[in-house]
Amino acid sequence: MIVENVKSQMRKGLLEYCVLLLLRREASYASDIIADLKKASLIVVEGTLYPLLTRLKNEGLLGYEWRESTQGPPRKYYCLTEKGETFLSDLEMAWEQISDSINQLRNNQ
Amino acid sequence: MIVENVKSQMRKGLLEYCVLLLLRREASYASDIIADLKKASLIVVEGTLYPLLTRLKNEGLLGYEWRESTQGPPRKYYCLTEKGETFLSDLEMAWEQISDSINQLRNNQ
DNA sequence: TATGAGTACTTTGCGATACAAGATATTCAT
DNA sequence: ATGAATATCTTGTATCGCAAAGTACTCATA
Repeated sequence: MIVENVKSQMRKGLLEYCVLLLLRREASYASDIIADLKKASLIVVEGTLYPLLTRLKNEGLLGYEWRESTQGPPRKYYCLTEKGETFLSDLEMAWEQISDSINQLRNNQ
Repeated sequence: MIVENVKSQMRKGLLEYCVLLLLRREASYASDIIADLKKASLIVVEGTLYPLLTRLKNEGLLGYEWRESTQGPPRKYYCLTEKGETFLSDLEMAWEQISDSINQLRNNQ
């Protein structure tokens, strides 16, 4: 068993939350999102992010618009919908509960 | 998309960490582990926990011994191995890094 | 000595999703 | 034209939480 594998598992479910957090701040496109996550020490690859964005869009949590780039092909900028903001609020609570639970277990030695 | 579904995803990878945390404190068997996790507001069911314990045992992170019960069939008490303790230390770091990352994203508005 | 309740462990099948790897498309400089 | 850089999308694999069903042990009681 490899620690990297477990870290990957930990990211599951949390990634969705992180992406929504980023998009609440401002509309953004895939490469920027990956860069922002990397800044926060969260490694994500394209093959993970693109399907995730499509999933969230299909659920009505994200919308998008094409914007021309000064260099390269046009970019798909995603942004939170109203439904997405509500959902993010739910995730905030879920995160707080889970991180509280874990800290409780950590201190319970 | 349902919040429960996402919370279930969040538990992935974290559950392993939580179970190891509990077993570092003292040897325990499945029903007790489930009860302890429930105390920390982490819902887990048997169908999740038993395969997880078997996985960790097969990886050499856990050992176990049978103990008679005063009521009912014997119980399988799991405990951390030396390898398990090392692994748990790695998970501690992984958790701190990920929760730091998320808190960083949350405050970055 | 059956029988049923309670407790404990195990297995099977399904759905969700991170990731690697590769494919496709657009733009621009040379 | 052509190739490099930038973007998006798709396919296949492995992992894991969970529901549900199955197996097995113990003990009280009829």
